[in-house]
Amino acid sequence: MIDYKEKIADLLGAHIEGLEKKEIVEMIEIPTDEKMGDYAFPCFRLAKVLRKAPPLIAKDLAAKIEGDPMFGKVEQVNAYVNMYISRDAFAADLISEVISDPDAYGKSNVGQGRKVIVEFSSPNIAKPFHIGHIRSTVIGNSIYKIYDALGYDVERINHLGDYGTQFGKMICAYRHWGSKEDVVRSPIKTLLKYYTKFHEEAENDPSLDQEARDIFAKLEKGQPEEVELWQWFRDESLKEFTTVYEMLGIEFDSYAGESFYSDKMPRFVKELENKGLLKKSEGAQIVDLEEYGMSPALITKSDGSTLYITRDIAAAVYRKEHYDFYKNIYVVSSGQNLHFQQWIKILELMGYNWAKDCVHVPFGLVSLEDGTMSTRHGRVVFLEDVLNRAVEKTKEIIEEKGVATDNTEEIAKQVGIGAVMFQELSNNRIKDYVFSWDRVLNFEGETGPYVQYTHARAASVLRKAGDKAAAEAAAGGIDTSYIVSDSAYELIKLIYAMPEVIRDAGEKYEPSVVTRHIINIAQSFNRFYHNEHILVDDENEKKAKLALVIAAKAAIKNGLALLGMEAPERM
RNA sequence: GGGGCACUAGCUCAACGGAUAGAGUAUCGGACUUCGAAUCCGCAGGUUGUGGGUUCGAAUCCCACGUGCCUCACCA
Repeated sequence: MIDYKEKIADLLGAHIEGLEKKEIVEMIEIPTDEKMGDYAFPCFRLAKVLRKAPPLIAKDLAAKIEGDPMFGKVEQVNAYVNMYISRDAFAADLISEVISDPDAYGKSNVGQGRKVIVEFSSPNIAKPFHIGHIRSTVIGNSIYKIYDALGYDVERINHLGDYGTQFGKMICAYRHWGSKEDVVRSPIKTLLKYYTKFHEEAENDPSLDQEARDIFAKLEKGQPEEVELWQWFRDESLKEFTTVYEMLGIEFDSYAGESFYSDKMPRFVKELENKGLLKKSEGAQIVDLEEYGMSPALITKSDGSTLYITRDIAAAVYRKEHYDFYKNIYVVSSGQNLHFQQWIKILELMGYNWAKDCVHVPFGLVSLEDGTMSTRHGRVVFLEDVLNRAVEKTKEIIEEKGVATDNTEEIAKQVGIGAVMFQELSNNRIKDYVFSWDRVLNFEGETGPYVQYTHARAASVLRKAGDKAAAEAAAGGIDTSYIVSDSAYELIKLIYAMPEVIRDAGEKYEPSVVTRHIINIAQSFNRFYHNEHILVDDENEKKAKLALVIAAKAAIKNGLALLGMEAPERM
């Protein structure tokens, strides 16, 4: 496909002294108001060098590039050179590109041969999967899809919270008050009850805390009784998580959680010591980070057992040695910013020059209307309940509209669960938000169902057109003069922008960039659909318009896929 | 108290340092005998938390302040 920014930069570059082509490309903008053209070049910055007023420079440049066949029109407005691409050629280029392989549109191979690790979801074993966990899970999955589409070789790691003193507490509670049958019947609920009970009891009996720490120390030393119980808790919990992952359509390549690194840590404690980074303090071992403006990082506790950050150091080195990653991405709540800053600084101090390739991708907090989520206090919304209610609501709507088919159940899942995921991916990930049933169950306006509906509508047009007409349109060779109206052209431009949008989303680790763009495409398609009749009598006109429908449908479908969503043909 | 993040229309949110700050939603008013109304069109809605600064130009960068959230030693 033609890269217009590149071409324009070449043209302008021939008349501008002292600016690299790259700089020119960066200066080229897409005007906010489309009446100002398809591309614009602001000339303010040239004024100093050329010692001329910006509007005069713009006028000069406009005159010089005006004749190029790429443009339908070039004009100077104040300090800007506004360029209008020749619509015919633009449309022909875009349509033929998409139609040649619709499923591949938006994909690239820039990442070929490079390994990227995305660590995401990472729930704590024996705690329920609540609405707060959806963020890491869905954002991480989308980042995986985006990097995959960019051609990277991506490894998805679920760094399960399956280790630590909490398991000492759980085993302790199980031994005091537990029952095997309860755990088997409802693992997570039961284990959570133990955990809660433990905290209640420990208020009055502090010796329990010590007991729990001792149990964890045994677990870490590999005492068979403790290991067996722990393994059992882990297996049962994972079964429950799997049902949620299946609903979301999310898979992992590895479930190597914290426990996986339990035997790999002595090496790093020693390494830290050898490199003179370790300090004793109050019986514990720390890395002092004061000169970097951070509080000290605790490496081992006074009883010798390890902490979160120690395991993360071990995990990072293991991954570098095992995968030789190009990038190592952690999709973890912004509440852990300090932890990741300390961790990256320690890797740097240890002399690992790949520390810069480790990226913490933080996201904001989810709270409820009555405060922060707290499983212990019963302030919690379970993800499974949210997904189920969204599916139920979708079914109601489908029945109401009378478009039910034999696979209504399947479609309701795709739309209902997709609605929840889409909602999650529509805002900048750093924003905090308050969970609201009204919002998550709203299917109108800028929502997942809206985009899916638009896709289904495009599919419907193609069905109505008939196989023969659709196949002819898909074969190309269309007369693009039929799709250069304002609404058709706007749609074409948005579809054209898709690959760049995906790259941008990848660079920023920000799926919402894709979400917003496919909303724009859907809005633009609906406008086109309302403004113009597609299935007209004129065969050439119909063919051209159907080709645009095929392209728009592909862009939406591929975009939804990057969010981890399905694109049903009817709904 | 130290550090970090956020603050934009009634509400939820957009906006590579660029032109008149845009969407959705809510309210109000329109469009289904038509290719799908989970749609589309229109009206209205703003001192971008406050005050300074940087510059041709600031919601965006810098400083101070305000409000809210996160975080700061044996949880993760």
